[in-house]
Amino acid sequence: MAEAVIIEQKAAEEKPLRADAQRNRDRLVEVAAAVFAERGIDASLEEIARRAGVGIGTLYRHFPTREHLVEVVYRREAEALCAAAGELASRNPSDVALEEWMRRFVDYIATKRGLATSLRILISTNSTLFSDTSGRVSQALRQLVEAAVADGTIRDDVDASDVLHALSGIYSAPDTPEWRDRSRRLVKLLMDGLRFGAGK
Amino acid sequence: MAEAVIIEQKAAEEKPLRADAQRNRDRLVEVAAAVFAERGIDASLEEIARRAGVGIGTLYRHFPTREHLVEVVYRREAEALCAAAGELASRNPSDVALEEWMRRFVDYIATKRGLATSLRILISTNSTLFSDTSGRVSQALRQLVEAAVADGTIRDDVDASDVLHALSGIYSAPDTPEWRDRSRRLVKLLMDGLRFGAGK
DNA sequence: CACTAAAGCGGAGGTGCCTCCGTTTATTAG
DNA sequence: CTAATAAACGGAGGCACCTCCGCTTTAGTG
Repeated sequence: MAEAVIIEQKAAEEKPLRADAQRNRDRLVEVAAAVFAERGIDASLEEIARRAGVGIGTLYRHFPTREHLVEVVYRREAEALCAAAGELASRNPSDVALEEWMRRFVDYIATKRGLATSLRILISTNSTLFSDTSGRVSQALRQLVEAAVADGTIRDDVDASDVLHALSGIYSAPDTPEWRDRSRRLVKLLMDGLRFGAGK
Repeated sequence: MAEAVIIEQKAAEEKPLRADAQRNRDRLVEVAAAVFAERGIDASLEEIARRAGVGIGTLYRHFPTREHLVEVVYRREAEALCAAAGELASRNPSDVALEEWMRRFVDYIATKRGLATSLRILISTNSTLFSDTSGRVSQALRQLVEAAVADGTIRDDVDASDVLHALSGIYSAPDTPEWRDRSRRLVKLLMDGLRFGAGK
């Protein structure tokens, strides 16, 4: 809760940016969100820099790869999803809360389409993307998984990052018509697997 | 069995290439396999063209994207894996055959590392990559899944392409030390889910 | 063999990616 | 307020991607 304030900054531990740097950084994230929405995930980074009124070098200093930029934009959008986790947990049995949250996750991903492709690369490169303490999505998921493991509604030999990896099949082919149904089935399938070994 | 002969060609239905075109195409695939192995999946396509002694335009005519080229190279390497499917099926209960095959699949992917990243994009773009009749891996998987569904050792509301998507979590982070264990657990988890609703 | 149409070739050129480093600007000390 | 210094800027340049189209080669046909 104490760190809920930090949004537009690298992280709490990092030393604060110079005023102009912080300004440019914020500007870039804002413009990038707009340009990604407008032109798709493959939009030219040079266009983003141009429209943000900074040089391309500045963009790269702040975001060494396209994926880093995408990640920050994505994280922003993920806030809402994460906020739902606590609420769900307080109103449902823990396995149901987890299942329902994953269902929302599917819906959320559906709206983000292209972003997923980029993010998957980050999962490979930086396996702590979702797992580190600054990852809000992972925190939400971990909270739900741990609660469900703790009260024995799902098996205890998996952790949140296992579930996340298992979910990554959902990222596949988010454009096809049957995608939503398939993803729903995947969530059911995964939940059955999770419930299977529950309670020892 | 009748189509087992066709390897170095686009497909059976396509009209045959002109002699020089076929020669160049084969050459490109061969060189690409070598260059990918040597320099990694991000090797310069221009280098591949150069080493194959053709212009870059020729490479792009045959393989409109990098992924198409990767796919062809990958398919070649997949032959061995596929050959194992029939044999496993003939020596084991069908669910065990499926599980064992997936285990080998994991081992296989481990050796291919970078390729997976590229291929995942193709799964999104062309959801029939593994599923169409010319996809050997999918044929092997489908054979195993269908056999297991047919004799009721796994649930009947999934098909091979569901399983394939569920498996795609395995492609994540093939470089990390814990990758193999995680993937093993994923296969177990998936199999438990698959067995859960078996026999109605 | 000669000729032709169709198929294929190849590389110049336009675009985006990313690095490197000389220049500019914010911050801090005096 | 000024000077010193560390931080940040920005765009030129080098490289790879990919398209486009004028030129070359092949496979038929008489």
